Order: sequence, then C-alpha cells, then structure tokens
Amino acid sequence: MKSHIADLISKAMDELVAAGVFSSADCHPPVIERTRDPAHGDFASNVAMVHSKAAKMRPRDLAERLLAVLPDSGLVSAVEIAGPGFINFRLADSAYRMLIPEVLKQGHSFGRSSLGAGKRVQVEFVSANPTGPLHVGHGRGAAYGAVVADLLEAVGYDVHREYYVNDAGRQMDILATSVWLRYLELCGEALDFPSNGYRGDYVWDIAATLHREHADAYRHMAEEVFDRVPLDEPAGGDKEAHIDGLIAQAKKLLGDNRYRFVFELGLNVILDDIRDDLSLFGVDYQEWYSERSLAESGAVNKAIERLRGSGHLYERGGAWWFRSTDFGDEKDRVVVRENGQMTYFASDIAYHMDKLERGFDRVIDIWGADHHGYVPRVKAALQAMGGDASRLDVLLVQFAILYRGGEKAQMSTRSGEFITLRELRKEVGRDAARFFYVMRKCEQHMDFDLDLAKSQSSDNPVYYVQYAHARIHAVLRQAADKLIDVQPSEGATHLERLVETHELDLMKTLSRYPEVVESAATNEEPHQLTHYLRELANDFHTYYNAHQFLVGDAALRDARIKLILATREVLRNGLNLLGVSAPEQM
RNA sequence: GCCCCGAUAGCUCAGUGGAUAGAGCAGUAGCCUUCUAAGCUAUUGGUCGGGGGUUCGAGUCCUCCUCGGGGCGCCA
Repeated sequence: MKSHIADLISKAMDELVAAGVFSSADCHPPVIERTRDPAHGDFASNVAMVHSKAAKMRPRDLAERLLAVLPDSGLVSAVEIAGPGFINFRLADSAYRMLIPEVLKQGHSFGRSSLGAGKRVQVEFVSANPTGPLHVGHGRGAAYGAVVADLLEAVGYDVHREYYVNDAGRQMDILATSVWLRYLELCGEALDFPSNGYRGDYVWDIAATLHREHADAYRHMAEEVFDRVPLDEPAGGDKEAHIDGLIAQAKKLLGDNRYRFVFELGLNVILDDIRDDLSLFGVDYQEWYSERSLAESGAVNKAIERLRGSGHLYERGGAWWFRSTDFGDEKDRVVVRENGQMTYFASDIAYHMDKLERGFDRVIDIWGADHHGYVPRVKAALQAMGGDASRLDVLLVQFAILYRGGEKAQMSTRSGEFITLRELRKEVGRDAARFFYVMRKCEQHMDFDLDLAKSQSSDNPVYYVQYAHARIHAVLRQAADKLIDVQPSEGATHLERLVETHELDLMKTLSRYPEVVESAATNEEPHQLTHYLRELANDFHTYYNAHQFLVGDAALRDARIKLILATREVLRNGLNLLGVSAPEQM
C-alpha cells in the first residue's frame, strides 16, 4: 500500500522535473508515513515541504502542482493538502478489503519479506560464562536476541545464531576448584570454603555426582590442599591470591588428567543446563562456539602475531599491550599478561576476526550494558587487523529490575542467591517472560513486574493478546457447534459487506503488520511488535463487543469470519515471532 | 574525574525532524438472558528534568547544567 503511494508521488515528481520546476538532482525519494490522526487520512507525505526550497515555492503551492499531475488510482479515494504542506491520502475501503484474501492466502508467510536479500547476519547473544545457571539478567538478552534474530530472518536475512562459550580462563578454573573443594567436604574433609569460590547449590550437585561416581578417587587431605596457600580475606589475606593458590594446588595435586576431568565435569553439567534452559525458553542456536577452541587451534596466537607484526603491540612492564588508543579507545589494553597468559580480550580479538573471516555481511553482538566500555577496544582491534569494523554492531541491553509485591526482588551473585531464569519461567511462565522482556527498548532500564506478568487479567498485555487469539477460536468452535461452515467462501466474495467502522479499523491495523515487522527488524526493536499486537488485540476485542459475527445473514457472516480468520493469522504470526504461544483456548 | 544509558500523565512506558504529544494501569461513571467480562464504553489527568542553540518546523538534532542507573582491572 505504502509503495503504491510512493509510486504515485514519484510519477508526479517526474512530471514536475520534466516541467522544469526543480532539477532531478534536488529530488529526494518521497517519505510516506502512516498518519497519526485519522482526520489526516491514512497516509501522508512531506514531499512538498522537503522540496519547497529547491522549487523556490511555498510548500502548499508546490503541493498544488504535485496534485495536478498525480496519476489516478482506484485504491485512493481522496487526496488533500493540509497543515504546513502535507499531502494526505485516504485509501478506498476496497483497498483494505482486498487485503483479507491476501492474508488468508499467504498464511504463515504474511508479513515476511525478502528485504534482507539473503544477506548473512550473525547474531551472538547471551554468551554467559558457564560457571553457573543463567539468571534473570541473562533472560532479557536471551529474549531480545532471539526476537531480533527471528525478525531479521522474517525480513529475508540468512541468520546465524551463536553462543560464545567462555570455556577457558580463570573463572572456569575457579569453578573447577570450587567443585573439587565441595567434593572434598563430601568426602569428609573439613575446610573453609574460599570467599571467592562459587557457592551456589549447583556446585554441591556437581560435587555430589563426582563423589557418587568416583568415591575417594579425587580425595586429598585438606591440610595438604591448603598447605602454603596465601590466606583468604576473612583471615586477613587477599581473596584473589587465595583462590589462585587453591587453583594451583588443585592442578598440582590432581595432575593434568584428573584436574581436567573435574573441570570438564563442571563445564559440561552447567553448559547442558544452560542449553536446556534456553531451549525451554524457546531460544535455539545454530552454533555454540568454544573459546578454548580458539586457543587450541592457534587462532589467538595468530591474531596476536598479526597485531605484533603490524606494529600495534608494545611491551611494557613485562606485558604486551595493544595500542587501541590509535583507534579511538581511551587507553591501551593488555593482551598478554606478565605471566604469559592471554587475556580474555586476546581471545575476543581472535573471535571477532574469525566472525568477519567467516564472511558474514553483518555481525551483531548483544551484550549487557555493563560491557559498554568494551566496544571501542573490540572495534579498534578489528581496524588494526584490517577488518571492516562497520560490519559489527554491538547492541547493549540495559538491566531488568524485578519487582514482586511492589518490592525489588534483589539478587546477589556473590552469595549464590540469585533468581535464575529457570525460576522465572516457573513463576511467570515462558510466554509472559518472553513478552515482558521485549516490551521495552533495549537501551531502556526495565522494571519487570512479576505480579503483573503472573496476573490473568486485561492488565497483563500478554494475556490480552493471547485472549484475542483464543476468542477467535472460541467463535470458530461455536460456529462448528451451530453447524455453520467455518471454511468461508473463496476469494473476496461478500467482503463488500464489511462496512462497519470497527471492521475498517481492524482491516487498517492488519494492513500495517508487514510495515511493523520490517521496522522492528531493521531497527532491532522488538517492542514495536509487542505494541502493535496490543493494538491489534484491542481492535479485535472492541469489534467483538460491538458486533455479532455468527449472524443469520450468510453473506455477512461469511465476510466477518474471513476478517477474523485474517486477524487470527496476524496475531499468530506476530506472537510466533516473539516466541510466545498462540493458544486456541484459555 | 572520564565514558555509556535514561528523565514524557499519579505509575509503567510509546512517540522514523512534522499537524492539537499518545497507550496501558491506577482514579471516576457505566456495560454480562448474547460468539469466553482474561472483555468493552465514557471520562479525568502534561512546564515532554532545566537553560541556550540549529530551521519553515524540536519531545525528537547540537550544547551546557541537574538528577538517577551502569561502567572505567595484567577479572571474565
């Protein structure tokens, strides 16, 4: 519809160029938008205002000239000039009615497009360290990333969803050591658990598995384990030095093979849990990319050598620094520590280089907002290596604060007491969690009201939208009971009977759906879709209350059933893009 | 101190440089012999945090300030 109007305007513009009103060089493609106020018609264009300078005419006068040469169209019922120089278009009712058979014909693919032209996009999201279960903070990134990926796919991109598994590094060593210490306690050793260790119950669970399946095979005396390890913070020492000492002891006492076994056990149990959790949340990936594989394949070393070879590294204090300030970062960053170990940043350079080398046209990283300071250095590294940093977009997702009973539901990773994504799903359900997480723009801090998400009332937007879908099915069931044929006649038959304001409003909202999907996808803004679905549900509920669908007049009934079938299709398609179910009964 | 994000109705939030700034909730007043009241109708409610600027036009862009959240490691 929009493109049809754009065509009309372009043709009129060409006429004016031919008439010498302004030159084709000053021509901007026409901007058509939906009007906010129905009094302004259905679509409006600011084309006359934009070109008034080039034409040396007042906007309204230029609009007059345009109207004079605007081609006729059966779809447009009125065109007028309004306000400072807008050209307003009102569509014929028949233009909207034509949409219904189109929606029914396209079914699940209505709203999808080929805008992306098959370009390859990688979306990396969640990528939480496998050192514990996902918590509600990860949930927002998961829901947001999944919907952005699905939206991009819906508009024709070839989407590759990826989870970067941080299965190397110190945090994983801390996890392995935590598991082992808990295991020692289960063996009967008495020890003070390190203040910097992972204290969650899941660590006990993993330790219990180890103990159950391997009895005392990994046991060492507590005195031996803590021998000459620097004191922990509560004992007046340093907690970092303490945990590092314990890691070293674990590696020494267990030896390579046994240490590796404990490490792998912890990693695998937690990673399986994360996979399962995300899958139950409706979040699935094409690839789980291992950080360790980057080190093992030599990709990290290769990346570092490449930077060193091109003169972007320098040595200071025994460490190797990347001169990221050359590319706009606020300070230089260490890539190889004094002790010879690579930093996390070094792996990430290799990882992002690998992303570009895999040939994605676009790479989207979705990170928590607390990582924002990290963006310049990653882009700097890509530039330093001759990569095209403009292909990388980093979307930062702000925190979600949970409220229960009007109070903040606090979480603290330190104590091991946090609300997990699994618990959230259990409490409010997958549908509500998915919907709520994407209701807000990602850069907006979010208040997540648990009570509202659980409530089964019209206050709760997800139920409101789902209820509209279920209600349509209730009507269809009712029709079946009355032995009315719910398979309406083919094509556009009887649609001219749809003349009520409620019906036209509903059709107009339906016609917006493809535009909403396109806009939500290109702006990476899933909330546009949640807002739209609420409006659509509202139009339907209003219609439902105002008119009976299963009327005696067979032609009218046929037309109305077609309209609500089209509505059902769009509700289902929209909810499906959000990863929210469309129940037939509630 | 520097960097990122935010500030719009009592609350939670929409608002691609366009027309008289919107929605939900809360409040107020109504609607169930009916296809699901998990719904609908009407109505109240605004110094778009503040000051400058850019232009035909600013909630939207620039700048300064105020207040909130987060980040500034040879952690990940």
